[in-house]
Amino acid sequence: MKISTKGRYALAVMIDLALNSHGNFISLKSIAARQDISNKYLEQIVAMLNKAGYLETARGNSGGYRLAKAPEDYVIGDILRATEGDMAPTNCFAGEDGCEKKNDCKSYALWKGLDDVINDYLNSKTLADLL
Amino acid sequence: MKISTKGRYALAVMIDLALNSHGNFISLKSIAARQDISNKYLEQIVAMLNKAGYLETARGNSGGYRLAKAPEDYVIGDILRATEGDMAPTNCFAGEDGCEKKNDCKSYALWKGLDDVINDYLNSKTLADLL
DNA sequence: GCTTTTCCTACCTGCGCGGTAGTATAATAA
DNA sequence: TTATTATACTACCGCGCAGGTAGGAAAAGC
Repeated sequence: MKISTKGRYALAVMIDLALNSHGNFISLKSIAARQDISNKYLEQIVAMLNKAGYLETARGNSGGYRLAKAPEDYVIGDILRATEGDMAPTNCFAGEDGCEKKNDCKSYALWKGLDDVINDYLNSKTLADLL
Repeated sequence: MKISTKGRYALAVMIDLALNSHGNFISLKSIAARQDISNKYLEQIVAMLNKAGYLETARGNSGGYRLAKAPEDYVIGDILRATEGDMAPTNCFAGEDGCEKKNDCKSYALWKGLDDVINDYLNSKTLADLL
């Protein structure tokens, strides 16, 4: 039941930007150095955050990334879902109406409750709460 | 952030025993058939539950497994930890005193909070709650 | 046109999940 | 005492995916 490096690194990038950007574009290179993460690997992760519309980018010399919104407007759950995919602890809820056996499955309510508890927590925090 | 089949199958076995055993020994074969899980794979999972002291076993003809305690005495978190290992969402808390950088890590409190929320939930439920 | 950056795609590698297989050991029934 | 039915134990295996590496194209500033 581990969160992968994608989610953790994504959060680290967002925190780094929130603390160091001040409205300016910050190069991935400098973030990678500060966070001690491979530059090239971070490229993939930032690409996901970018596709989700969470960042503004500038190419070329003195380009980089900055936050598209204020830190308090980023829900932690959203950041993690953008990079980790689904946060659900099982696949019981995937698909159209979820698992077809959910009505006679004795475990379903447990997993649903766990899913709720996790999502409620992650949706209750914003990036600003971490600074 | 998925729970593996080990944890899910372990819970299925415990539920199956609680519902079908009534103090008698139940063969893995019949559990595997009811739950539609590979007999051989279940052997490995049940071995973990057995080592944890959660089951009583009888070998040979008409042998099998049964619960060692009443359903309300099994905490769900314990069952999952016995098979999944650690339920923590990150490795921040592993080792002697946890991550050495936890004091200046901006994410630490978030992961700790998530870990607490997950464990509080799983420790608040017993096997009896699922029946 | 040179440098610095993002952007995009392809590739690699180890490991753990999710099993399968075979056999030894124990208990019961005939 | 032998056949049958079960657990117990150990070894093995495929393959998907996490966690990267690598190479270059396009954009922007100097």
